[in-house]
Amino acid sequence: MRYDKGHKDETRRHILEVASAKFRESGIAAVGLAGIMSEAGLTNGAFYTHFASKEELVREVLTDALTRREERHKANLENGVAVETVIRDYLSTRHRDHAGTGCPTAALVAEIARHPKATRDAFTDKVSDLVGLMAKQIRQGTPDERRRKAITIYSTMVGALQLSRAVNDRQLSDEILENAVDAALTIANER
Amino acid sequence: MRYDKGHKDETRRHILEVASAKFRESGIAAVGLAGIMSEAGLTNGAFYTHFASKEELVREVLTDALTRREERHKANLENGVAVETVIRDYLSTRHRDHAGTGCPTAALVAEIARHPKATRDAFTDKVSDLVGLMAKQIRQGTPDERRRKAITIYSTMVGALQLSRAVNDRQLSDEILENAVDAALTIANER
DNA sequence: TGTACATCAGTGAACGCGCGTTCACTGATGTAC
DNA sequence: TGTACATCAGTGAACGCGCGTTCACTGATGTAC
Repeated sequence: MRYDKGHKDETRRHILEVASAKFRESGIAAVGLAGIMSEAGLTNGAFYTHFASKEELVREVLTDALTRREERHKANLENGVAVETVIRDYLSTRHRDHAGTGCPTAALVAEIARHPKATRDAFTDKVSDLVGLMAKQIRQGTPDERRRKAITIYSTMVGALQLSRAVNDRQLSDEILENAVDAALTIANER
Repeated sequence: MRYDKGHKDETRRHILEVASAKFRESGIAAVGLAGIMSEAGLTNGAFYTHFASKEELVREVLTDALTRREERHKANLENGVAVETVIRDYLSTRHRDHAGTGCPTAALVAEIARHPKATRDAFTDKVSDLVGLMAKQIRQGTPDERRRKAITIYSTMVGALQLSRAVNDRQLSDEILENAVDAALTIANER
């Protein structure tokens, strides 16, 4: 068969989305290409029509997933959504319990640290952008102080979400999230 | 040959230490048993004289590495080492650049979240203990407030260390660590 | 004292399996003449 | 209008490789008689 114009782009996007969810759920190393392709409704070999290697897929997934989060932050900024809302969403039990649709940083940051330069470059760029956007959302302080606050809040959120996911005790897990919310809100609002 | 009394325990301990460093450096999934055993100066098959499975090794490594950090915290407490020192050590460039000898939580927390219950149980116990010890080290606040501070500081440190490792820009990496130090010290000392 | 057997940490080859990657092929459609 | 060929997303079997795990075996020493 011949395919519609744009069909290949759609397929590529579909593979990207399947891979993105699987990586965030199970980690990059634990997810195989065969599993991604069969979940995308394709066979093994078609993968290389779209990507040069697994590492390229990883890089594209990271860029894509973080760009989407960036766009959400931009929309939040334009719609006047408060940083408090972002913090509460990030540190929600919902986010904790749905890693596959959640923040790629929280799911993959340790693994990214061990990936090649090109992958870490892509990640670094996006994290810088995200921090910049969060800084703009913060109402208190000089631009420099806002940036510092954004970095700290991001670190706290990423660490707390991961700990809350790893810990096998519901009460402690909730406690971690709640304390991180309080701390992040305090940092955001202090003068 | 026959071996000295205690020889087997020593070998086991040696395998544990080699595995512990390799896991923290490269992640659990990326490290193979053959690599661990050859680095320990043994052959493949001897592994199962000491451990029932890779998963059991993971659990023992985690328990062991976190117990050692716990003991260091206890010694700190007895010797009156301030929580400020612990924070500065944790968020140092030295710790960032030597994951193999560093905190197992920062290196492995996301992977642990995807491991079986027994492994997460072992991790949860040790994190609870660590948080309890950190709380005792904090000078300001009621016992309950100290616990809340300890949890938040731990989350911030774990997140910041991981971000500083993943980011491919020395300046941003240092900035992440420095801001986290400031935030953690503020939390520790506020009334 | 000497011989036969038990013990057991470690050896090293082999198991089946899933990994990332390659490649000859398919088949529906578009293009050239 | 009809025929020959080009295009190209996707197929599916195969590649070599390293994984976790198994197992028959080794060989130095301890124990029994």
